[in-house]
Amino acid sequence: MLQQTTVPAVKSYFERFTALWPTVNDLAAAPEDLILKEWAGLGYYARARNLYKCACAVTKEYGGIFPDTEDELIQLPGIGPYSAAAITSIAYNKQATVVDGNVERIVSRLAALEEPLPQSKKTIKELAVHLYQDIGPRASDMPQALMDLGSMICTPKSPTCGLCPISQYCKARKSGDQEKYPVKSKKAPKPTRIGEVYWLETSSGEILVEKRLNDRMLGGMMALPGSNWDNNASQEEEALSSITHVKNWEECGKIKHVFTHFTLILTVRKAGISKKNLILNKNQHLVSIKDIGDLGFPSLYKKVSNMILTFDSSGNRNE
DNA sequence: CACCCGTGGTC
DNA sequence: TGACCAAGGGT
Repeated sequence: MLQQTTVPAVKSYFERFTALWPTVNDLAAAPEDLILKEWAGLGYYARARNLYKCACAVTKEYGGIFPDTEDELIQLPGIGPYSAAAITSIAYNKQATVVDGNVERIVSRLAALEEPLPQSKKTIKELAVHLYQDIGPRASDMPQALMDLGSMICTPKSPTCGLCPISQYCKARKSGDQEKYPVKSKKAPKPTRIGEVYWLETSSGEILVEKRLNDRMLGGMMALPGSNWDNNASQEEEALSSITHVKNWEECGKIKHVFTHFTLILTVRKAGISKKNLILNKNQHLVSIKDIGDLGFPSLYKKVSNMILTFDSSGNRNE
């Protein structure tokens, strides 16, 4: 959960997950859809699918006990170089070179690396090896000490070098230009994509929702139907090919949502539909409007439903 | 290796 | 408001 996500954001999710599924075996026995629902709002949804795959693998191949070597750990779904090293060190108290974003920043500053991230990752790892050598019987303390140093003292902005226990070894500190590091490559400008999203409501107050395909954005998550997001043309016809005779669209406004590598602007439209003429594909179903909050919408679709519900209750409808 | 993948907080 | 950032991993 903590991969690219802050402790405050994770905390309540972690508590709920470990209460629902106290052991790896429990998680492996859970329905994947329920895991995704519980993950809703945390982002990077492939992590949830990988977590489930990982629990299944650990249950089947290791009897529910995580292996204790980096070589075995890194083969598990969702476990990469950082997590494999972190588990080896923190869970098993064995020597491992744990490099997260904090350690990257610390090493970049210690060595005053001019090579930018992410190209410098290899160099950083080679240098970090020395930080983790000959650290005695408490191997698990070093990665946590370094990560805490990075998050509290050697911070991205305004690091408090006066409190840093290793400032005497820091080349960036010596140069007085510590905020310059780590140097980062320029990132590509973030494009804007547009699309449409539909709120389709039956006369008995049910909404058409669908589960998104696994290999797309928000894969596996519940969603509202809509157009594709990847071009400027309205794909209304294609998006609604399974729905006959939708008329009397009401435009409700636009939703802006910023993803990691693009900004999305969705036009929100609503319409009444007749249950009779409805042909649902296998990923779609109707859900009562009062249950819409329990679906496990990712934030994008929460924004949309909040807009619609606010719109309705404020009496601003103009039909 | 470059790109893809969410979200909420901060300055 | 926008850019940056967070206990990265998969393809």
